[in-house]
Amino acid sequence: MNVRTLCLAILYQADATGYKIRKLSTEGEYAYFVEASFGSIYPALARLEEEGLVTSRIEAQQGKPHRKIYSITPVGREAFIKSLFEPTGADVFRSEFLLLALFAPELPADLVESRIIERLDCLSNEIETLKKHTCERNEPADQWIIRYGLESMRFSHAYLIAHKDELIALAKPAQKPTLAAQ
Amino acid sequence: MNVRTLCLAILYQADATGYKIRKLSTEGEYAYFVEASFGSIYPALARLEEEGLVTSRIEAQQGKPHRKIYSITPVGREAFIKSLFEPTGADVFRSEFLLLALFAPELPADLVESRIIERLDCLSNEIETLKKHTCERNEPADQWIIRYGLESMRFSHAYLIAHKDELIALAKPAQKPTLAAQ
DNA sequence: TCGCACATGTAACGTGTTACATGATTAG
DNA sequence: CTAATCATGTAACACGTTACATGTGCGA
Repeated sequence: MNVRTLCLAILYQADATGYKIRKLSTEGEYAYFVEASFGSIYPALARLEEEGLVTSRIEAQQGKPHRKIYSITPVGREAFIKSLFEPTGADVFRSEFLLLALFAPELPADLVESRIIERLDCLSNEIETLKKHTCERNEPADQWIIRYGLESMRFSHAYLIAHKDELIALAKPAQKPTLAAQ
Repeated sequence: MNVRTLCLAILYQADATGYKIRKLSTEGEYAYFVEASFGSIYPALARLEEEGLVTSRIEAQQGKPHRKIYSITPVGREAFIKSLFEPTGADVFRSEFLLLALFAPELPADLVESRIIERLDCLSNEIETLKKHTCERNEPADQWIIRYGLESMRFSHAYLIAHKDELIALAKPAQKPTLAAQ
């Protein structure tokens, strides 16, 4: 999915600034779609406005910089919903952690172990964030996708806990430089 | 992760042609890392050879076109393992299916249902592919990551089966153009 | 006979990232 | 005082995709 579609999806639900769209795309539920940076969001919004799919108004704030608030137009809504009827791209899962796991036999056990712990921490954090979102968000479809993500992550977390020792056992044992060499 | 690293990872385990690297990256376990196309693999291999991280030899075949078989060099092995010591990038999960799910209330129930079925089929296929790989591959680390992927997909599959009706219920009921309008 | 699997490679193109430029307020 | 948050935007650059060019053998 591309940044254009992400912007339309977010604006479909509520008005937002470019800044806010980026926040939503990096945290919580919208991160399931694309993680976008400013450098792609601002140009995407500008183009969307040119094409009449969104409009913007500027709001001055005391002290803080002005905000450019975007709204979706009826044409934008229609275009977005229409795009959902087109064939869906396949889901993507990519993991550098699994690459490390694949090469565990070539790596010291303490490196493998600390990477597992990092991964576990990361999963815990994402679980906490999503839990917060379940409370805040009221729409039932939002709830459904958040629960889906939440349960998937809980599964990953539990699986890793249960099987981490097997992976560590495959790694090179840490050389104790002191006594009992063999 | 980038295509360079993917090439080194695959060549670390066995010699391969560009064609084969692409196959491995689209099917089975290596798809956890990056899915690369010819247009990125061939230039990456050429650059890797220039830099002395891999070497190639050409093998003629009767009838079929010649094959250019790449091997990793000791320098390449070292560089690859070294890269595994560097901080790991976060795992990525992106789903167009979930975008559709988020907008279920705006979509007809039959569309939502058929997309769920597609997703389920896709998961079943991937599960079958990975099962085959478990039998073929003997290295314990390979087995470990395949099992991780396999169990994650089985979980997703089961979760979807258990909760699909809730999502379909959120969608717009299909209009029966015949009798009993209200 | 049609299309797929094998097999390599280039060129044009699109999309997105990183770094930069700018600047006030607030919490630690 | 320092870092983070809010806030917008551009330019250079990296990376990868798609389409094209080329060609054989095999199975349905």
